[in-house]
Amino acid sequence: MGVRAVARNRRSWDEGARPDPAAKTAPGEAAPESAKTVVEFAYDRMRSDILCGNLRPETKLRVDKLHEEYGIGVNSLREALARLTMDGLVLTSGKRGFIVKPTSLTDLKDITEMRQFLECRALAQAIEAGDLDWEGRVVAAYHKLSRVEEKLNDDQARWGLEWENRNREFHSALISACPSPWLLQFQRVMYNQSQRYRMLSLVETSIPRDATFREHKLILEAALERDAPRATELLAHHIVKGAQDSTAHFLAKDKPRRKAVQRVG
Amino acid sequence: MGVRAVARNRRSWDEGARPDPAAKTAPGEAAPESAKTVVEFAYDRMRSDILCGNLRPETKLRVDKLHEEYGIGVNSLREALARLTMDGLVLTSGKRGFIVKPTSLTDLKDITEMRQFLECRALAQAIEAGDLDWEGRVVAAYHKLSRVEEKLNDDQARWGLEWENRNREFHSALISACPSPWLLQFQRVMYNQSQRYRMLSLVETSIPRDATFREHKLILEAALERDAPRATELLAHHIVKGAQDSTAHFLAKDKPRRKAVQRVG
DNA sequence: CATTTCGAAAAAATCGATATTTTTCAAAAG
DNA sequence: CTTTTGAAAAATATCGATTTTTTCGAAATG
Repeated sequence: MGVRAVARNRRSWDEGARPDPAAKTAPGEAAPESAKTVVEFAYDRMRSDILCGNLRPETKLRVDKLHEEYGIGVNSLREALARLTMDGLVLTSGKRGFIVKPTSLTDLKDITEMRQFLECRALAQAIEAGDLDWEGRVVAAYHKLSRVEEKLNDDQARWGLEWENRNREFHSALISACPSPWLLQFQRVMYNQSQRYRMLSLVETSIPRDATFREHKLILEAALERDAPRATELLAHHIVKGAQDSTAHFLAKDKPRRKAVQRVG
Repeated sequence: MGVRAVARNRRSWDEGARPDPAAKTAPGEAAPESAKTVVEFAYDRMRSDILCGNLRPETKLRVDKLHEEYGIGVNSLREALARLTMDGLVLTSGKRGFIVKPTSLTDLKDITEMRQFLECRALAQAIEAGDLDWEGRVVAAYHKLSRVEEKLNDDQARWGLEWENRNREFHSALISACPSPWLLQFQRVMYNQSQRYRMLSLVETSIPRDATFREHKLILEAALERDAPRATELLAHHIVKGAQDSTAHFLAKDKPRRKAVQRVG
């Protein structure tokens, strides 16, 4: 008792939320691999797999199976799973292991409302506080997104994941001038959740609608004009609209009541 | 590739957020000890220690030190630390270990605003959706809280922690009828954060004000009368007022610029 | 004298193996 | 036929030890 320690501010300390290096599993395997920890690697990969629907809802996550599949020690895997649990992507019960969080209509509704609630506030604050750099980020992100959206009509399968990343970056850029780290953090969590529902509904259907693209443009314009009320209203509508696709898919899939059988890995 | 697994809904699966068994470290050691996992035990204990200020901001959290201090394996500790990281109570950087999240005035401000934002919405929804059971929970929680508040004037040191727990339970009961699990989850995170600042400021000063007690009563009455606008306004005021004490303490402490030296354990 | 290089000591990350618990499955009892 | 019981099997949780990385001071270099 009574060990003394001097704490210094050295370099960058991660706040629970990482910079979201975006999903990188489906296409190839090439990871950017900086000095990433094995735990972070496992965390990113499993998160991607869950978001992409590669690991489907309610899938049991057996540590030893994942161990031989991913080639990562059981402890590191458990550490990553602990993080995912706090992200609300994985559930854990007593001593009965981990499962991918189940999906439900009420959950989707909750997520949609919360994302709307949070992201609109963040956007309003960003519009108020945003400087010229922010405008630059927004314009750049929109540009990159719209280019992918053009190609999306040609080859859905090839550009789908790319679109997801660009879409995330656009939404992220829009609110990047929001001065509240906590608000951004919670928004990120909700965005992940809604992305999971979106990508789960994309497994068979091809969803991204032209209307979505138009909405993006309108939001961009309103944001640059610093019209917070209009921008937030457009964003709120945009979020609800996007969720409707997931909802429709959910309802369609739920009619034929079947056993929940999933592939892991 | 292609391992098959059938997922069933067995019993209760924890959603990242635990039922918050409240702080249980400073008084004795007696844990309720159901079939709690060692990881959960470590998580709860470290969380309490951080919230109570037993582990002060910016303290380095060395796994092997904690290992010999807590008598818990390094892996379980790391798993608990991973959870705390996602709770925003601990920061982790690359391969340089963990520290208790630093405090700052801007962070306190952010937390206060976010807690206000979230908890008021939760309260409004609870007032709208709350049934008779909810009213019962609220009245019961208020009763228990007010009893402790009476005793608090006599012996601050003895009842301080008890008051913290009752206060948490009262606020929790107020919003317990809110139908949004995500909103409740985020509120819980922010409540923890604000509790940490409150308890850090309590180390020397005795804070809980009579005004706080009166505010509690007014909120209770407004909630039971289903007057959502009034209740949320009172709550918003209550949260800001409570944070002012922490702010004051922070400003007072910050003038004499000293090195950040802390005790661990 | 400032800066860089080097190496020992400390700390963190990771792994493999063991101990405990839960689940399964089938036989026996009600 | 349903429920209970109990042993085998599977899966989970936990620990100790090894490997890798960082830290920090001292010596060497410009």
